[in-house]
Amino acid sequence: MNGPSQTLSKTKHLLTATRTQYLSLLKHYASTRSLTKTKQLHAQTITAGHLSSSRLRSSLADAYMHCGYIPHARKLFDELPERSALLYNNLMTMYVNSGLYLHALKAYVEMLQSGFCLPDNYTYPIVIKACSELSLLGLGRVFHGQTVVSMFGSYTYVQNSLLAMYMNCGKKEAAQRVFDAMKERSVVSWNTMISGYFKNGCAKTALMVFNQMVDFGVEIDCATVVSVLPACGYLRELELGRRVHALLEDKGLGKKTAVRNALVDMYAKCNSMAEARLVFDRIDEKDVISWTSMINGYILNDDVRSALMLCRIMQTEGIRPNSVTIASILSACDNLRDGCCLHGWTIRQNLDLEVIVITSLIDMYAKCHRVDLSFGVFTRTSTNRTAPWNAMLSGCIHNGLATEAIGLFKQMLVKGVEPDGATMNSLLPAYAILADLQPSKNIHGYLTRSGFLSGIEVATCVIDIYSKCGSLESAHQIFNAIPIDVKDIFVWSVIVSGYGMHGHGETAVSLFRQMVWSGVKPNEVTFTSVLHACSHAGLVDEGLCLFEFMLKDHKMQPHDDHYTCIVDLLGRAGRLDEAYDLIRTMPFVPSHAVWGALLGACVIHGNVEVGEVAAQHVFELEPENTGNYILLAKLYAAVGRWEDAENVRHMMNDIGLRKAPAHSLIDAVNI
DNA sequence: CTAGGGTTAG
Repeated sequence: MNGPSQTLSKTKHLLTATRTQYLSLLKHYASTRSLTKTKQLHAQTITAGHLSSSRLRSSLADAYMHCGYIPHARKLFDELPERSALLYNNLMTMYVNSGLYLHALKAYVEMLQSGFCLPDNYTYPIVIKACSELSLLGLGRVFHGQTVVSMFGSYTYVQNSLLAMYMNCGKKEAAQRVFDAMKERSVVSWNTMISGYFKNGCAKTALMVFNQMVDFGVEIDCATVVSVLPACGYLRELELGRRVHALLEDKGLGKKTAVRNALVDMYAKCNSMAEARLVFDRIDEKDVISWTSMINGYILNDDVRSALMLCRIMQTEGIRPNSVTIASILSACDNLRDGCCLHGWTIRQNLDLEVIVITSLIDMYAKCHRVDLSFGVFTRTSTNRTAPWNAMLSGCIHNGLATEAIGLFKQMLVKGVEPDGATMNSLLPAYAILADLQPSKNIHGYLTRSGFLSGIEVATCVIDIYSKCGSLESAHQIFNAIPIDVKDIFVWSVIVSGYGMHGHGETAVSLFRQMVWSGVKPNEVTFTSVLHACSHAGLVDEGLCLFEFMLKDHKMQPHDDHYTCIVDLLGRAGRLDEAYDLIRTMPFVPSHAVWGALLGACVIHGNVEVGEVAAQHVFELEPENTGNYILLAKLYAAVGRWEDAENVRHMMNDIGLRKAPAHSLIDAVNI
C-alpha cells in the first residue's frame, strides 16, 4: 500500500533521480506492466527535463508497449529518431496482445521500409501469429518462405509458430510436414500438434501424437494435459483419460483450475459422473468454467435436474453464469414453459445478445416446435454471423419446413452472410425432402461453384438428393467423381439405398460388394440398406446370403430393421412359414414393423392363418394405426371372406378410430 | 522480448 508519506518520498526520489535510475525503473515498470507508474514517471521526466534523451524516450515507449497503452506507445515510438528491431518487435507484440493483428502486420511493413533494422528470430513468431489469428494462409506461407531463406527457419520458436498457424488455418498436412522436419521439438511443438489435430477434427490422431510424445520421453506440462483431455472425452477414451489423470497427479500438474476443469469435462464426456464429481469437489477455487463443465456434464448424462440444481448453487456461491453456461442449459430444454423461463433469465443476466445464446434460443424454440418464436429471436438480432442462420435453418428442417429453409438460405446469400459446412448440413436435407429435380440441380450448381461439393459430407448429401428425386444417373456421376480412398461408409450407404429404394436390387447389391471389396467395413445401417434393396427387388437368395454374411462374417447383432427386411423378403416370396419361424427365433420382442411385414406378405399370398396371428400382434403394438386394420380386411377380402372384412371395419369403429376415411377401407376391400 | 493450453450453440 502507498501511504502519503511513502508517495512523497518516492516523488522526491524521482525528482532527484538520475537518468540511469529512470531507465532501470522503466524496465521494472515494463516487466510488471504498471501503467500508472509509467505515466507518473513520464510526467516526472517532462518536468525534470530529461525527455530530451532519446534513450529515455525509447525506454518510455517500451514501457507503454508492455503495458498495452497504445496511444502513448505509438506516439513516443513515432517520435524516435531511430528504432531497433527489439522496439519494432515489442510494438508488434503489443498489437497482437490487443487483438489488433492487422496493425501488427502494418508495423512489420514499416519495419522493412524504415531501413533501420531487419526482422529477426523474434519477429517471425509475432507476425506468423498475426496471420494465424486472421487466417491469412497466403501471407503465412510467404513468412514461412522468408524464414527458410533467412535461416531463422530452424529456430524452434519460429517453427512452433508455423505449426500453430497451419493448424489454425486447417492445414494439418502442412503442419505435419514442418513438424517432421524439425530437428528439435519442444513440449510446445507436441502440444501444438495435439491440440491442432483435435481442432481439425482428428481426435484419434491427436491421441496418437500424445502417445508418441510419451514414448519419446518428452516431459508433459499443463498445456499437454488440457490439449489431450478434450480428445479423450470426445472419443470416450475413459481408460486413457484415467491414465492422463494419474500421470498429471504424479507430476504435480493438477493444482491449476484449468487442468481440473479439463478433467471434469473429460470424465463427464466419458459418462463417468462419479469421477467428474470427485474432481469437481476437490477444486479449491471453482470458476465459472468449473461449474459450467459440471453442469454440462449432468446435461450430457441426461440428468437435467442435477444440472439445474448445480446452477442454483453456483449462483448462491456468487458465480455468475456466462454465455456458455446458458447455452448449455438451453440445449437441455425441450418444453416451452421452461424455455420461456430460461429466456427471461438470459435477459436478466444481460446475456441475450451473445451469439451463442441467440443461437441456443433459436434452437431451443425450434425443438419445442415453435419456429415462430425462433424466428422472433432471430429477427430481433442484427445478424450477419453465420451460426444463428444455421440454427434457424436446422430449426426449419426439424419442423418439416423445407421450402422455408431454402428461402432463408437465399436471403442469407443476398445479405452476404458467409455460409459454412454446418449451413450445408442444415440446408441440404431440405432438398432431399422436397425431392424436386430443378431446385436440386440449382443447388448442385451452387455447391460446385462455391467449392462445397469437394467435401465428402456435402457430396453425400447431393447424392442422396438426386436419389430421392429419382435421378440415379446424376447421383452415380457424383459418386464416381469421389476417389475410392475417400469414399466412406456414409457415401456408400447413400448410393446403395438410392438404388434400393427405386427397385434396382442388383445394382445395390453389386455396389455393396464393391464397398466391402474396397475395404470399407459395412455397419448396421448399410446392411439395412442392402437388405431393404433385396426385399424391394425380390432378390430372395441374395438377401438371405447377405443376412448370413452379416451374422457369421461380421458377427453383428441384427436389429429390428434387419428382421423386418428379411421377413418382408421371405414373405413376398411366399415363404411365409420360414418368415414366421424367423420371427419366433428372434432374441428380442419383435416390433410392429416386423409383424406388419409378415401381415403384408400374408395379404399378397392370401394366407389367413398366419395373417391373423400377425394382425393380432400389430393391433396390440399399435392399436391406433388404421393401416393395419385395412391390411387385415384386405386379406379377408382377398380370400372372399367378406363378412370378416366387414367385421374388421366394425372393430375399427368400435375402437373409435374413424381417422381413416370410409372410402379407403372400401377401396382396399375392392382391390 | 517470441510459440502451445480449460466450458458452448449450428
